[in-house]
Amino acid sequence: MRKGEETRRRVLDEAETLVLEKGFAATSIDELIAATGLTKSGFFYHFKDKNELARALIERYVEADEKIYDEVFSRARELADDPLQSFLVGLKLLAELMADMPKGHPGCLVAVSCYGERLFDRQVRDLNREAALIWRRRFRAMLGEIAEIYPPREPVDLDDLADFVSAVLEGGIVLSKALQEPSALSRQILTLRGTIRALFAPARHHPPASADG
Amino acid sequence: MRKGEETRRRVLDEAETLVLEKGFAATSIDELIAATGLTKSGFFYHFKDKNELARALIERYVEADEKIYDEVFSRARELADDPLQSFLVGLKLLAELMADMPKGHPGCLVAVSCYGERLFDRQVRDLNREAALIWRRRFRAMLGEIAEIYPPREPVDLDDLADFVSAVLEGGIVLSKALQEPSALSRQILTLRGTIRALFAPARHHPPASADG
DNA sequence: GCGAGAACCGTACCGGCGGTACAGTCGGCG
DNA sequence: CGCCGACTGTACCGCCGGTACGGTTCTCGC
Repeated sequence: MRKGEETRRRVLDEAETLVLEKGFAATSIDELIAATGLTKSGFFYHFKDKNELARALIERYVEADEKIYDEVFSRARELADDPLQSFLVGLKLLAELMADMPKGHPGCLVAVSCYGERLFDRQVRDLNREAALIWRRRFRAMLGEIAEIYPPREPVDLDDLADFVSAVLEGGIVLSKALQEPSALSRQILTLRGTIRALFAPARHHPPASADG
Repeated sequence: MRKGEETRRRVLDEAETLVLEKGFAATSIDELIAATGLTKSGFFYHFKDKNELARALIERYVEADEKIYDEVFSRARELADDPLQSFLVGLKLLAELMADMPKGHPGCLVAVSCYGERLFDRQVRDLNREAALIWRRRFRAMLGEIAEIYPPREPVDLDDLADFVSAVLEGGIVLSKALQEPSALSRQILTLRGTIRALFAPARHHPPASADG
């Protein structure tokens, strides 16, 4: 039992790296087992097919992703009481986190799988949907608190705005990959931060140089 | 010469549909030639390998994409003189265009290829980069005109803001696919429109119901 | 109308990959 | 000791991308 989980984890680790590097289809089971020292039979003992590997990969990815967001935004809560300020701080922390990755964000497995091949079955697609809805709920909660205090300058649906945050993150990853500029993602997050501030922050009479926080 | 281009076009048409439906790797040459009535030799007469197919596909896609943007934003120019207003009109037209696709946006080939497999060679990656830079220049030009008249409420880098537009579009596509909600993309575009307005439009003293345009 | 090239067709073949089948092995634990 | 979980080893299948190459048909310019 213990040994099995250990092996499974090692395979998933290797798979995650390779998939984000080269894509799912281009990651062969052969190189996966070569890298982990398993045999083909051993691999299929743990995963009945490549689809199941994908499912496990995404599940694990979404969990880890959630953990990161939890940490970032709870830290932001500690640093600022006001919901708007704390959200802005959270975005800045997130941008810093992304900027600290020298090779850029490795990529979002949800995007890989929902964009990529329909090798993937309904289970995987439902997993993707669930992930997107989790993101929506998270950001929606924070934006709800903000909107209660600061009326938005433009009429916006809060669910859409929550999705907007996810969209910028996903799009930022795509763009930084397309541009081959790892820093693009963190700049997109900061730009998002600016637009959120413009949307909610009360008018400053004559915006001077910068009053960052 | 003429016949060749015709066949090539038919293959590319079929390939584009299938690739956006199932991904590049999951689209086999066999089904491609079955759908077009070609033979394998015929296929490899036109494309020396799958990489070249991908390259041709992306080139064509980016061109068509540019044409659409050209039309939308030149139409927007006709409808409004003010650069900000015309940009907002353009985004609304774009949102309507996306909303009119019953199955949602078929997907962006640039994202497919830059996310996907490193089957793709340097040429393809450079093509992706070029596409992203074209988008940047396009939106940057429009935003530049806007910023000259309307000072942004928050300090923003105009190149980043131009990329922001691309990011929301790319992210919106990813999200609408993940959520399996075709309408998500057009709502994201409208949300972007709201944030752009919040960023540039002069304060309205007490924003009433709506003064859309 | 004729020769040349473009635009294919047919066939055979290769290696890699996902996946199946199934028998055997080895270690730990009750 | 025997069972079970965690594998190994081997053999095999069909699909797929890609190569090689010879033959055929269509088209267009002269």
